[in-house]
Amino acid sequence: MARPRFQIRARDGRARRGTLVTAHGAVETPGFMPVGTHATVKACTPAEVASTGADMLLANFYHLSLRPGIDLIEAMGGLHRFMAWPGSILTDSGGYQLVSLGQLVEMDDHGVTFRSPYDGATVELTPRLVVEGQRRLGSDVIMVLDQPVPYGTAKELAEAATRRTHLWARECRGVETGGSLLFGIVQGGFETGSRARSAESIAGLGFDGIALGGLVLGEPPQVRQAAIDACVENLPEGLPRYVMGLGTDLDLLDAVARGVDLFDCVLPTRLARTGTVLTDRGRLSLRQARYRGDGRVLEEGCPCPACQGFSRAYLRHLYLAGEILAHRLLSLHNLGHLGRVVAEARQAIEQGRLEQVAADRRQRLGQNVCG
RNA sequence: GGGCGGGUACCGAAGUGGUUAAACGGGGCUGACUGUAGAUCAGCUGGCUUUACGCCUACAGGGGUUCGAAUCCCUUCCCGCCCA
Repeated sequence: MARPRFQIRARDGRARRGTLVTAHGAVETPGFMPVGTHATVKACTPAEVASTGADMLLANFYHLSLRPGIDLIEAMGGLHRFMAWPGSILTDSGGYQLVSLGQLVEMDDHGVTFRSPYDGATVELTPRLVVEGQRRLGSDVIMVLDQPVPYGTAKELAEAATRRTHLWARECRGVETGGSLLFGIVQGGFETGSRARSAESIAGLGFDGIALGGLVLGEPPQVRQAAIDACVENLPEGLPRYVMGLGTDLDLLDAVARGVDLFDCVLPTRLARTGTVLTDRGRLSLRQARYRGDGRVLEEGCPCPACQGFSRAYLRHLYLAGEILAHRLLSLHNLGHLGRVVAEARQAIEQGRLEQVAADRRQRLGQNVCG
């Protein structure tokens, strides 16, 4: 953490075009991280994922600690080697699982007790264990343990979660991370004042980057945008900013314009596995009967493997038949799509025309002519 | 020719006198999906319509019994197994 790992190369309004250097290479920003919770981007090989433009993946410490276990991965030479991904890896701490696994979680200021969704076994995590575990995985970017809270949570509970997140952030900050970067996570619920205070508080702890957590949890767009602004205004210029869990084209471009650099989202891969295709002109659900006899490719001019000679009719058939190839092809198409969105954003920032590019995209999506 | 067992909605399969337009599966259709307990989940799936605890048509075909039948009786047709 001696030298700055994040370099900003160009600006366009509040948007930045930067490079984050990790132990496994450069991560160009704005950047999108495909999600590989279980040390795999479902249905895709590392080379295939890399071909979509991804520099960094997200994996999940909590899930991996349950299966196959941190000891095993460490013994196998670390996470990169284990999953054969040569690029950068950011690991999430398990904070999100406090929300997604709500029924299986108990927590206090000391830490969290999960009941494993796989076998019911009890697992205890503390801020220190979470950071040490991610370090042992060999993660390039370690995320602190935080407590997000869904939209609509009572104010007192949201405040308590934020207070606890700050407490945990300080404990995490005190753990040695070697060559790994350590990112703090802002909470603060959905009120701008609380967000601003949380950002200020986390920013003061000397992390290598700052994540905006606790968003995309049911809040309306305006609330999210205001929350992002409130955070960004209270963060240092020189650190990368990462909105966790954000991933539609427009959401992403909007956040980039507000000064955010990194994103991750399960959407492209999950939508792919449920038959929905992302295109420049909107989503296309291959489950719809209208594509039964559609001989066109998914998207004209798309360079991805799914768009090389396969018809919508065929891909729909593969999907409905539950064929594995559908998952692979549609995942690659969707990841490629998002990869192009961020690549376009990077170029637009360099050219000072992000606003125009975003407006064009908004307009095309607005038409939503996907058929 | 004789005996036995069957024919239920797109398919499979419950139900054997009344809250049955008919359980449950599958299939089909529609929708959801944003730091992945997610190749998952939800709704609909006889027709019509003013989408409504409304009307019509329905449990192989026809005819009966009954206040009331997919369910009981008669009969015809078809399928499977066994005996000649």
